[in-house]
Amino acid sequence: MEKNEALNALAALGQETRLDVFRLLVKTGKEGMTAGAVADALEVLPNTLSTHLAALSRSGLVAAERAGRSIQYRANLDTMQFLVTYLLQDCCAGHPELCAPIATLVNSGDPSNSGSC
Amino acid sequence: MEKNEALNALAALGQETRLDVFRLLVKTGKEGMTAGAVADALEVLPNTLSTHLAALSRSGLVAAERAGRSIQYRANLDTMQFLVTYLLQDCCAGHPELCAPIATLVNSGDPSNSGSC
DNA sequence: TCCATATTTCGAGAATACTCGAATTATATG
DNA sequence: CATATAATTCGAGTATTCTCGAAATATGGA
Repeated sequence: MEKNEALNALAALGQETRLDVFRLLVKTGKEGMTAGAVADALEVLPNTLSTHLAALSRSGLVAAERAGRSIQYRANLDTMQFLVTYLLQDCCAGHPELCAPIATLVNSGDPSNSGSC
Repeated sequence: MEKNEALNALAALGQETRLDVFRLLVKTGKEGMTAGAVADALEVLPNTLSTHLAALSRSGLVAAERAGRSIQYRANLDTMQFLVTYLLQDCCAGHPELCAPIATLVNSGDPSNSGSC
């Protein structure tokens, strides 16, 4: 059920530490970061962070992969894409004209960036 | 602070009843709905709904206006635009190539819809 | 003014979420 | 095998959120 996936993602991101974690992981790109590195960067206790990473993982916003002793986490942008799409569909449903500014914004901006962001 | 606005909006939408309310209000467009009509439609007690509407209002996702005895609520798409923009910026920050699919999705679709959604 | 309607506010109870210290699991290395 | 490192799981305490019945507020009409 699509709504629940969106709901889980929204709930996961609606918590400051988790939003910070996700933003940090997005910044690091495909390489991602180890759980410990995230904990250090955000100054969160490792066990507390682990709980938040588990929540992000359950909602599909991050993916985990063991690398030696560490576990590497990275943002899953497919889920973010799904979430943004879901939100846009909601906005546009029945009233496309109301959402024009959003599409405009996404389409506009630096021309060199056109087609990507 | 931009992050807190986004955080509030995410937290507001990360709750099933509130997500339902917002989606319903988006569907009704600019006219919106009275609090009572929303309560009836979603089968939520009026006082419970009032709490959720207040939360949505605080986060800027809905606007309220008294109309006689009733209070008319409508979705505030500016805030949704802000939220989607914030999420996209996060995604693209430093790694634009990773977000291309999102922009592509927004740009593509039914040509008759091009420029709006 | 009196009454009905619409909504919100208040107060309390139950459930959920967040955080932390301690213990546990998994992996690597000497 | 023993030890160190990395991360998770467990258990408990606190805080927050959700829901509801009851009471209060605001508006419109007889």
